[in-house]
Amino acid sequence: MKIGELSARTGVSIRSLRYYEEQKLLTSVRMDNGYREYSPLAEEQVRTIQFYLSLGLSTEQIASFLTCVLKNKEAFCEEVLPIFERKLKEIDGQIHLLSQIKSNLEDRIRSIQEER
Amino acid sequence: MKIGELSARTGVSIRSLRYYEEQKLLTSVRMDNGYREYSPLAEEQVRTIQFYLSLGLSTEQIASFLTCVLKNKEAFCEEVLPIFERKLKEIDGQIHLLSQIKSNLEDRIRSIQEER
DNA sequence: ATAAACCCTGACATTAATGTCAGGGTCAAG
DNA sequence: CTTGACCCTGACATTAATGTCAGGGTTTAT
Repeated sequence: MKIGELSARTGVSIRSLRYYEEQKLLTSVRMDNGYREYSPLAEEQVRTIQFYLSLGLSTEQIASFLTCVLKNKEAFCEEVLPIFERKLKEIDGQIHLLSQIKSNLEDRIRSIQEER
Repeated sequence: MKIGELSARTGVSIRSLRYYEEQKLLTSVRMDNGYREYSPLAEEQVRTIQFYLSLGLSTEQIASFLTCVLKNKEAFCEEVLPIFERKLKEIDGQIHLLSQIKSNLEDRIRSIQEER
């Protein structure tokens, strides 16, 4: 399948598909005319990439385990767990920071409302 | 006081102080030699700016109410409340999203660990 | 008068995935 | 053979606060 079809099937822009290839997340073979040709598996692969991106992982992180994960279950890829754990820590930190800001904002909003 | 001193007193880089001025968060008068001269009040003002930045507000948002807030209490500045409320909503959204990601990551980490 | 320590402006870099445009091939249908 | 719908590469733009560098004045102390 050509890039336009893959894009239509997955909802991912052509620009992004090319970017994923550049980042070694996705491969294609070139036809004689220079067009990219994708295997039918590419569709699932793109969805997988999008899923990991939605978890906030970078293309670099995804690239480090994607090949393995596409062949095996996550549990069999050594690289996966440390990346998930690092990301989880990072997210905990972000939630913590946001919660502090949230409390601060709530306090200020409350005291503004009381003073009126 | 000159910019170096203000920077030293507040811990804010000279680069940032100039940027705040560009964003109309901070004012200075120019000496004959072109140097910026700051009033003693500037120190407090810079701390106020930094505080609002730490709440995740943009320089544009801060600019919209800073003048008022520096003169009055927050409660007397009409502009403040809607900005705080908008930011609060935004942060709630972010926390919510991050929480979903966190759950997803935790699930995956757990099932990886169980499978080993 | 020279060196060190200031100050100035302007400009480019940073991050990361994606949008968008230019300039140019390719292919299919009419 | 032309038109429209594809495809290609390369490059610049986006966001926002801050870092950093270049090239050049000023001030202070020696």
